[in-house]
Amino acid sequence: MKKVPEATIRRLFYYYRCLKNDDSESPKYICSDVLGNKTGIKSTLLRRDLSFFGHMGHKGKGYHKDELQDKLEKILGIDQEYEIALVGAGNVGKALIKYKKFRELGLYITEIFDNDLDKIGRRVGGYIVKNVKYLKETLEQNNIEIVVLAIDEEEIDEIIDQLQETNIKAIWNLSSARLDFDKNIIIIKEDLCCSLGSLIYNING
Amino acid sequence: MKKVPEATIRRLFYYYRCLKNDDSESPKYICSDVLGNKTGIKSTLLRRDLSFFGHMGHKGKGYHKDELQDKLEKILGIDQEYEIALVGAGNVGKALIKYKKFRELGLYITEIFDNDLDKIGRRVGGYIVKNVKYLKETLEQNNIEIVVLAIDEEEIDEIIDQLQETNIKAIWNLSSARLDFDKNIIIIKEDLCCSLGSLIYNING
DNA sequence: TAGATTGTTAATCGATTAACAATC
DNA sequence: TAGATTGTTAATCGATTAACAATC
Repeated sequence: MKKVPEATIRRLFYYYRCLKNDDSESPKYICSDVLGNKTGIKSTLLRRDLSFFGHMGHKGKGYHKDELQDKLEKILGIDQEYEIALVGAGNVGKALIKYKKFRELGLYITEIFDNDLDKIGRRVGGYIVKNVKYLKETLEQNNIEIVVLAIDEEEIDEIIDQLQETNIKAIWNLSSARLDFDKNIIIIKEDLCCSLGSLIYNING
Repeated sequence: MKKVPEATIRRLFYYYRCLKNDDSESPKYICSDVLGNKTGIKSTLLRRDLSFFGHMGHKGKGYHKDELQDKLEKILGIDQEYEIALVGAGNVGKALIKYKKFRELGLYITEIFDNDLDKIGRRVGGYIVKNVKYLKETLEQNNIEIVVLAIDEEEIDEIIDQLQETNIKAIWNLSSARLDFDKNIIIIKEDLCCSLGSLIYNING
């Protein structure tokens, strides 16, 4: 299959979310024009996005809403549940733990780590914060393959060292640290400073 | 000037941050190869990024570190200070208020709004949470031009109505709501669900 | 059949990479 | 001058848009 752009995947989430929030029974079908308008995406781009995954619609009719929602759920992988470990129980970390929308996607943060002795042992969102020195051990014991990093840059080295030796598949990096692994780990970086920062640039431009 | 890609702006932040964190006095110059390696960006792309803004370097020598840092600061607009209003004092909102790195960029959240009576009147990060119904009024009185949205989708309509009538320039949208203004407002959306979600897709791919 | 709408192919647009002339 | 390195131009790659044939 042809490589699917990252941007397409993000838009699939929009389509999915739009269908999920729309609980009207009829009509059963929605056409690319309507779904495009609702999500703010051109209908032609929407059709192209969907066509990466085969014939999703019905010519002359549109897309069967329930069917499309189901298919998107499978494509995106959110028909399953995932256990996630969070490293960093600071302000951002705490917000993520309590973020309900992740759970709607089947994503559960079930382990929390920090290096701050004041935080270790405390309960955050129902889970006890563990000492980060047990990170590798815990990930292995519980077969956790997804890690979220919400730490300060300075702490990154110890964490990279530990993660190198695990079988994790993916890291969602909310820290400003740059990650560089030998192994093939999927990394998505979300840099809040650059994001808000680029807004500032655009204001002055 | 030719339009500068959004991706370039984000990379400028990486260069800037890298220079700022490097407090070694000598050498005074850094070449695109070295700075590229440190930030994980190809030197040729780095040079192209910088060349959007004129001649930033010195042939045969590289880029003068202090000079480049200063120039980037000005280009990015972070040599000034900005007051920002936050709408939504939930978990994400609270994390943003306490996020120190924004302040390093000269970005200060000085007004906080919510519609939850339990939150209104309480103090978060030194500021008292105001009733969202005073949003428009407060923005105008204080000449605030940047708004951060960290709210639930359902609350979006009232907020859009109020913001329509203000002179704000930019919105950083951390909610999953879609914004659609008549006026020309710079909007940057940061969708945490799509971001973590796309990681899930990539795991299964 | 006529109308609606998909899905595909080709054209366009935009961003990155490669090559290299300019020059310190 | 020789070596290093920038900044620009052309080539490539990738994503979006437009056009339209296929078909329900």
